[in-house]
Amino acid sequence: MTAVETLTYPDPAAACDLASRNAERGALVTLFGTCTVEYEGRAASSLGPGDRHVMLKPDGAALVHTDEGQQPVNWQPPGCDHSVTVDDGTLVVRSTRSTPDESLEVAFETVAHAAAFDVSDSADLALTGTEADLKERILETPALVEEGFTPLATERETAAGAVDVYGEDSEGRTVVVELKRRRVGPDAVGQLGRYVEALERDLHADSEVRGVLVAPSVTDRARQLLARKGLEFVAVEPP
Amino acid sequence: MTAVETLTYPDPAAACDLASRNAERGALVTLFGTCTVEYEGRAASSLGPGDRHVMLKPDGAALVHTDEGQQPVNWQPPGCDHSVTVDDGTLVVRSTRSTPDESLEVAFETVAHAAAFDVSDSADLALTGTEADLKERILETPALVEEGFTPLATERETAAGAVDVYGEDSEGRTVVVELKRRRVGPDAVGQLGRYVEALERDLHADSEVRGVLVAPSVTDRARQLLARKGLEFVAVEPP
DNA sequence: GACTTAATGTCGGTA
DNA sequence: TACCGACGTTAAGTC
Repeated sequence: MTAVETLTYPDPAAACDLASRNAERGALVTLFGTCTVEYEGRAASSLGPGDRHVMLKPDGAALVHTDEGQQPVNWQPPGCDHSVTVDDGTLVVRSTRSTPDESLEVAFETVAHAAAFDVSDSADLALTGTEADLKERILETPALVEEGFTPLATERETAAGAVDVYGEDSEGRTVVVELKRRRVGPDAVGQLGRYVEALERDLHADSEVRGVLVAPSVTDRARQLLARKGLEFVAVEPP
Repeated sequence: MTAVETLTYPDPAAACDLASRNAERGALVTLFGTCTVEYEGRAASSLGPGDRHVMLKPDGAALVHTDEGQQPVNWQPPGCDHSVTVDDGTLVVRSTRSTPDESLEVAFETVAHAAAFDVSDSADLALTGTEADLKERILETPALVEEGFTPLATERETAAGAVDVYGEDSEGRTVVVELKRRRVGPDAVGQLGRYVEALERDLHADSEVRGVLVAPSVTDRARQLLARKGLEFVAVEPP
């Protein structure tokens, strides 16, 4: 049975005991209450008093959530060291790391709830509909790119990075395929352009290299950019 | 006082009551227990049984967290409709939206803990060290770009998008400045290149346009790309 | 709603 | 560890 330990309206000392003891143990700890948050590292931020939900994960991640937004208002990535203390009667959670030097400090005016959960999770997420799946589809049915297209390699290295699918057309010309699982903008065109240029330099100067962007759709600007650079677009819906 | 309602090891009906009643009220609801998660929308995913922490926010966001990672293993963005029901004796949380059509379903084998929190948070995050701050710094001290640089506009529109800082050098040549708060790779060079090309087309064909990338540092590939495109780099540390 | 870009992006793979 | 690109990226500002 998944073990749970909770306290409602604990005093700072009791909340500190629960949090630090369980975090040490490798449990997932949550705290809810009125707090301020200070962050300093790659950037710096300050957040005045308000009610927030703080989560300390066994892997060293820390998350501070407000009532709004999918993203935490403040956080610390996995690998950080957490400490929970009582300073001058207030509960303070600190999470720090080096490389880069970053620190997060949550100071609780009041703690409304503290909880610790024993988490056991061995399951892996099975995700489909990614770019990797699109690549599989192209390799299975190369004609989706164009009749007579022959894939020769995936992740082929160039001076500009790895090409998604590398192959040749029915006339034997080199074809670079860049895959995107969703509608693309100018950035993807630039990426494809860099691969094409790199291959034109790598291979002989005389060899023509075609660049094909495979995606569900493109924006106007991206289409213009493709035209200007002599690159092509093929619409392929994701699986 | 921030109101809190909690249940430890509730039966499905009690957990459902707490969750649905409080979510309806605009409270932040959390559930912890053994569950499976199914997602379908832009992509699709399936997650076998394991212990997870589920958060339902008043703005319609939903987050499913495992013991690892800063990011939730599954989620739903703000604006979704949540429902909590008991189906065949198991607690099921559903979160859906349209445009795009997406659904998330969390089915609890057992619920170890359920909680609801009244959240009141009016504070705004004060963040410094962003690209906007770097722009301010450049406008205050244009010599950081180069002696004699004169900013003329920010966010100047071009056919390729808005330029961070637009100005001219001591010789009257047009200068496009692209700012990055951190070390940059090839993508930022491509971005700058698009702006320069667009301005060279917009302005007269004879007018030379300089492109300057302002960032703490660049990668090797980015530096080579800059050289090949005739673009420049100026190292500026963030504030 | 679509488009473009920033982000303390995060995350995973690879050299 | 740095680099590079994908991500169900998300979020913000603009049109």
